[in-house]
Amino acid sequence: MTDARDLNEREQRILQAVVNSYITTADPVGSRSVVKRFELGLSPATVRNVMADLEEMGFLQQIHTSSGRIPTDAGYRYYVNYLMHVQELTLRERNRIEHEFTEKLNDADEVLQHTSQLLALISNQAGLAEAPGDSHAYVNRIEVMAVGPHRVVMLIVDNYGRVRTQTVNLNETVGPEQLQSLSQFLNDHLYRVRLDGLSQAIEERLKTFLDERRKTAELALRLLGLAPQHGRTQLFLEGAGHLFAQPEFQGVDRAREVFDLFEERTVLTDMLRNALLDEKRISCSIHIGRIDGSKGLEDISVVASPYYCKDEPIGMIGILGPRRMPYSRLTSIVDYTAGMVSRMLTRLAR
Amino acid sequence: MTDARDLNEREQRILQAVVNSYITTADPVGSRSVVKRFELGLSPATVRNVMADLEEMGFLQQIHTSSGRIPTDAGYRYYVNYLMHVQELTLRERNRIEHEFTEKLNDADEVLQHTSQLLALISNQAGLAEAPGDSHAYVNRIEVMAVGPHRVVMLIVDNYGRVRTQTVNLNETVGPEQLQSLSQFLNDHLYRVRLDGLSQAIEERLKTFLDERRKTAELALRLLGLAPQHGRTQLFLEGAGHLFAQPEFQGVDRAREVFDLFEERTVLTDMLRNALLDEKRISCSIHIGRIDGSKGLEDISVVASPYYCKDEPIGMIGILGPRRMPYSRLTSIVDYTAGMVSRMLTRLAR
DNA sequence: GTTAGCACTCCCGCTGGCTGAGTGCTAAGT
DNA sequence: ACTTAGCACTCAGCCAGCGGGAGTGCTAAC
Repeated sequence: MTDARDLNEREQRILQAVVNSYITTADPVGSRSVVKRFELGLSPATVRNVMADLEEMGFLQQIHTSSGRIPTDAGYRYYVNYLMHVQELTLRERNRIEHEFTEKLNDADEVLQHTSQLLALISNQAGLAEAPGDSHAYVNRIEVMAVGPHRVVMLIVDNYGRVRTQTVNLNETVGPEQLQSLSQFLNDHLYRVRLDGLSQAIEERLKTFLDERRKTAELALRLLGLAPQHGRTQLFLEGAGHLFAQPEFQGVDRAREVFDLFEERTVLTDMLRNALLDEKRISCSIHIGRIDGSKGLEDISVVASPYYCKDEPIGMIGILGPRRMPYSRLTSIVDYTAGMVSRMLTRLAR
Repeated sequence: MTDARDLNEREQRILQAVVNSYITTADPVGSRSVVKRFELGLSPATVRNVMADLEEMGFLQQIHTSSGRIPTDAGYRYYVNYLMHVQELTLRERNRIEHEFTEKLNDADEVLQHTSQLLALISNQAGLAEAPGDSHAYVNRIEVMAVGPHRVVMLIVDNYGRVRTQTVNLNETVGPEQLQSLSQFLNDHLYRVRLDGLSQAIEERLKTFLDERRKTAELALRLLGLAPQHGRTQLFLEGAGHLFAQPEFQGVDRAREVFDLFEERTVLTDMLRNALLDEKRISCSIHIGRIDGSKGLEDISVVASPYYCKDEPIGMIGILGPRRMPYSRLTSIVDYTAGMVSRMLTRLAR
């Protein structure tokens, strides 16, 4: 793996200059413009030599001979890992983020939806936020009520305050006392059970019940078979339009690729999941370039950070944009926001 | 207003030929290609003369001198009103649509979401479906239950089987017997009340209550103040991607306009609402060209049809695509599907 | 009233020259 | 040994000019 020692100071400064310049202008950057924009005390010719070296090492690339250079994935990676000095948020910005979270937000889904909007707004990129998945959510309360002769509504409240309902049509009529005992039964046996293991939990206990209880348990199992299980975790995506304003997605073909990516959310959730598994450290993980399992889309990057509930990581939030992004700002935004989300959720979930 | 009598038969046949040709190829159509594709027994020169007349009357236009003609809005309108012979659905297609609706669909939202998907799939355009608005929905059942010391969930089931929930944080603790009486109270007074008039209904009766009942009523009012009122009716939109495949939206600027339109759903709902008000007849209404209140988007058309519940029109479904659309097929699809939706909803709502 | 013929218009794609930004290389300077 | 100035070279982007092709309008003949 490339290490910080692989580049001497001059090379580092020039790589940094190139990345910074390219991030703001989106134009390939040449030796002359580097010495003009950044005062390096060097001549264009020297810079050219260094840039040629950097290209040989795989940090820069030319789109064609005799055009300026642009960073490669490795170039961005090096920049992010060693060169970038994180740009702290101003007090103003911090206040703004905090202000957004003082609003009435009743459950985790609302918090995360709001988060994705906030990230999009504040970064001018696309905001991503993954809701806590069923493997991190527990039943807090479960209730069944009749809404018609053959119709019941099952309602599940999880530990993040989220309410899910599922209406079920039954063939037989279920009396009120039967419902009563069903609700009682469900609450007794499913309290604090993980949302993705409801059916299983009932099933396991099913054989231990006899007669009366057994009938109730069987009914419960049937209901849960129809329960609202999001197999995939829900992903909130906001501000997708910002991407299409970027010059790299002006071409129709590119734009379509991005559009398709947004339609097919599984690619994004998988990517976030991997990021969550990979990165053990607290801070941002940055994904640069092509997302696995997607065609094209080489110039998409994601800055993502996990959020926690009671010190356990339960999901990711992030910002998605062109590879050419102001990482130094975005990492701060994402980290800070993830902190806020963690606090909100920890408060919500008791 | 233009009437069928304004065009003689030859003019009608040529207009029809031009529209048909343009709909399939998206290329401006010239006199020669008309006589080749459609056997009119006329020479190109004659056709040219007629086309010049049609242009003068405002049914055709040239994108530049000496290019073929394309239909104007008026041209499409004339075609749709007088020339188009509705293309009946094949048995296969009808079966397919019916098959789609045999699935388990528990409430109106599911029906209409499914409808928008179906329309998109079957037409290769974008499918639209508006959920029944609050002004057409009634309370079937309303329930309040505690989920925490200071937290209650209010659950409203409407006559279309839809379940809405709203969690509310209260400052004081509410006892179980108080909740019981609250639920009782709400059901007693709000059964069959329109969803957009809940607060008002309580408010009106508030003054007639005394003491005990009054306290309950006030609590109810506070809860309803926080109730989930979709101000706007919900709009399901599916298959937006199909539009971007059409040649007329290849340009980046055009594509963005469409994208923005989809983001800002109010424009679409307003448009459907107008269509619902305008058209008194049973069948499809067809909207051609620019949508009010939107910039650009001159070449968007919508084929829409109302759906009914117990003979009352309560919403619209439709197909959105480029102005150049195979209307003769789409009208059948939309009409037939609207019929299915009406049946489904009438069955659901009892 | 219809048609053939003809001149005309205009888009579109192709080519070629020009410019400007940028590079690599070499030779001279420190 | 490194740095720098100079120079030749490359290549995208732009503009102009040039047919070719599709289509039109008009006129004269049928």
